Amino acid sequence: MKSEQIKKLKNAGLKLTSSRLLTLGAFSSLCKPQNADDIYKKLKKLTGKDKIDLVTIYRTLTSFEQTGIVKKVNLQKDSVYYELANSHHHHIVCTVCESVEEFNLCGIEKTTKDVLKKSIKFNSIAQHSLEFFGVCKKCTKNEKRSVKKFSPSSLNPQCQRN
Amino acid sequence: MKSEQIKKLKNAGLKLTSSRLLTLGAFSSLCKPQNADDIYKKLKKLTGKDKIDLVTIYRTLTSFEQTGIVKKVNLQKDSVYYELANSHHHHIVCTVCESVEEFNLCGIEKTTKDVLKKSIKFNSIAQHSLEFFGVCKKCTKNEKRSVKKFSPSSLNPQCQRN
DNA sequence: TTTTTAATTGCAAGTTGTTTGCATTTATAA
DNA sequence: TTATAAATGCAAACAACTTGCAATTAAAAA
Ligand SMILES: [Mn+2]
Ligand SMILES: [Mn+2]
Ligand SMILES: [Zn+2]
Ligand SMILES: [Zn+2]
Repeated sequence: MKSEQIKKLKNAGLKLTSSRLLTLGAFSSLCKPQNADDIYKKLKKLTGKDKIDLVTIYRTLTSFEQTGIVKKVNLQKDSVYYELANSHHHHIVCTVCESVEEFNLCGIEKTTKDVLKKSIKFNSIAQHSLEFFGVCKKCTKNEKRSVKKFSPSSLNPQCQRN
Repeated sequence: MKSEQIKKLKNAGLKLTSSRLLTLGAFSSLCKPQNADDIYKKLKKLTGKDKIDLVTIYRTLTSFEQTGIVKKVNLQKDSVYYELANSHHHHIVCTVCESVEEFNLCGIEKTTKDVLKKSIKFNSIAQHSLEFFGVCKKCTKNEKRSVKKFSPSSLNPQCQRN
């Protein structure tokens, strides 16, 4: 599987540098969306000193995305999160503790078809983004006196007729 | 419909200021997701001089969101887009010209149930975000020599087994 | 209506996440 | 090995957004 990704890098004419291999490792070792800074901190810890500059990580992530190794995930946070692009799946995000659960079922093929049928401007869809938000069991328990760290749009109580 | 929103403002104990009314107008006059700067420019044009500061628009949007008048839309862009919160719907976004089409069908109730059934960490879902991406008809035609302005993750050609 | 009060605004300055320019380093092709 | 183009680190720039504070203003009280 890792060789799969290395193949992609080579195919794209990208050099097999240590930064890239380390970043790849950061993704493979943890199946969870990560942002540039997550990876930066992880590699700093792993490799001892500041082996890789944060700027390099940004550039690496961009090239990984263009190569199709990773893709962006919509977590409604204020930085960009990426994960390996090797399986199509979606997420539920806890709006209190920000923990993320993946689920493999997608089930919007029919919706996609219906959308296309009704659409005036489009006749094909290349991609979709589907994420769920809620409060996880753990946080529901603790919610008595916990403060919300982050809250996506329509989560607020006044939100009507959805 | 506008009075509905004004009611919300009053309910939330917010003053009925001209900035807020103008911003409300900016949303009502155009059924398309907008970011702070869109509204800023629109109001500048509309009201002549710099009637409202951009900072005020940011603050207004935040309070509108908390009040449930608007909600955020996930357009995979680098700024936050909002639209009126008065109907549950989703979007298809053209990844070339960024034009947006809305569609009212949702159809992921079943998926939501399935997800909850399988979920280990969650037992309820408060919200979901579902957007489609593709190249619109117009841009498909012109695509011979057009340059992509913006491209979300998995849209790139190398993206595999999705 | 006038006064009072607390919310709202504009301006300047700050923060955060991300990008760019450029000289130096490094993987790979020759 | 050497040559070469790509990749990196560092400093600086940027864009989107937030904050502090004094001045303004909507709405409550008088
Ligand atoms: Mn995932
Ligand atoms: Mn919409
Ligand atoms: Zn949680
Ligand atoms: Zn288009």
